[in-house]
Amino acid sequence: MSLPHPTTEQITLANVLGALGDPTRLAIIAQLARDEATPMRCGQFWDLGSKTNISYHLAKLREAGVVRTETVGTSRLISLRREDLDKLFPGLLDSIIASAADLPLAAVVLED
Amino acid sequence: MSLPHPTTEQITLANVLGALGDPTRLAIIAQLARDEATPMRCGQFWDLGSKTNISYHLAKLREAGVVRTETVGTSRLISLRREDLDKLFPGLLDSIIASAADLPLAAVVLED
DNA sequence: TCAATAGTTCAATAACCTTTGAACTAAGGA
DNA sequence: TCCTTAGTTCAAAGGTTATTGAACTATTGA
Repeated sequence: MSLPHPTTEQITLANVLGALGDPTRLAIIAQLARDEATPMRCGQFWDLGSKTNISYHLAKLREAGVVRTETVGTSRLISLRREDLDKLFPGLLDSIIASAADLPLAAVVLED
Repeated sequence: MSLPHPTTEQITLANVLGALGDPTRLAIIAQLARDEATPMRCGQFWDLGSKTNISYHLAKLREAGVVRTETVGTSRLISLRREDLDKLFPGLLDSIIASAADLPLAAVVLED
């Protein structure tokens, strides 16, 4: 069960922006940004779409270098690649997170 | 010959990021950013692709609200929607432009 | 008026994206 | 060992994107 990640040098601006150009994936990173110190499990995003669908979107984010996915037991722990992104594209992640926090879909995970 | 632009309120983060998630379009905005006070003509981007192709990419940027296109005689004058974008997504455009300036494709227009 | 210039629109094609359910794998607990 | 939990992978369908050349429109200058 391999989870391929791009190296820092393999991350491109076009790929990162392309990956974030989707409401579901913006909602995912908005959630991750709420507490960056604590990685989240896949299951915590199931309000945003089906199990399969979330798996697909998380793979997109991982392949673009936006998130890192670690395997822990039967779970995956997902976190922002904050250091890599800040180094490559200073200020980008912060400005996106600030704007994404207000998005309607970002509220879905918090509801209940 | 209508050139529809979204209003400020119609511009979404996902659409803007999606529009910028492409090397050709990043190169276009990198060029526009080199001298924001001076709008550019379509023809100045023909090094980046065919006439038809550039027309397509410029339409994408316009529809996402990233650029404004004005008709002047038989030309189009294209400029960044700096004020709208800065108001909606503070810091976003600057961080993207700073990173896009170093991109290989951005150099193509300057060559000769 | 006629031709050149600047750019758009159309149709076609190939490639990629999104979404789904069903089948799969791998770890942990009873 | 067997079942449950957590998530991935597969195949299929339908939609969108990117690219091209040919045909088109609109403005300008001769």
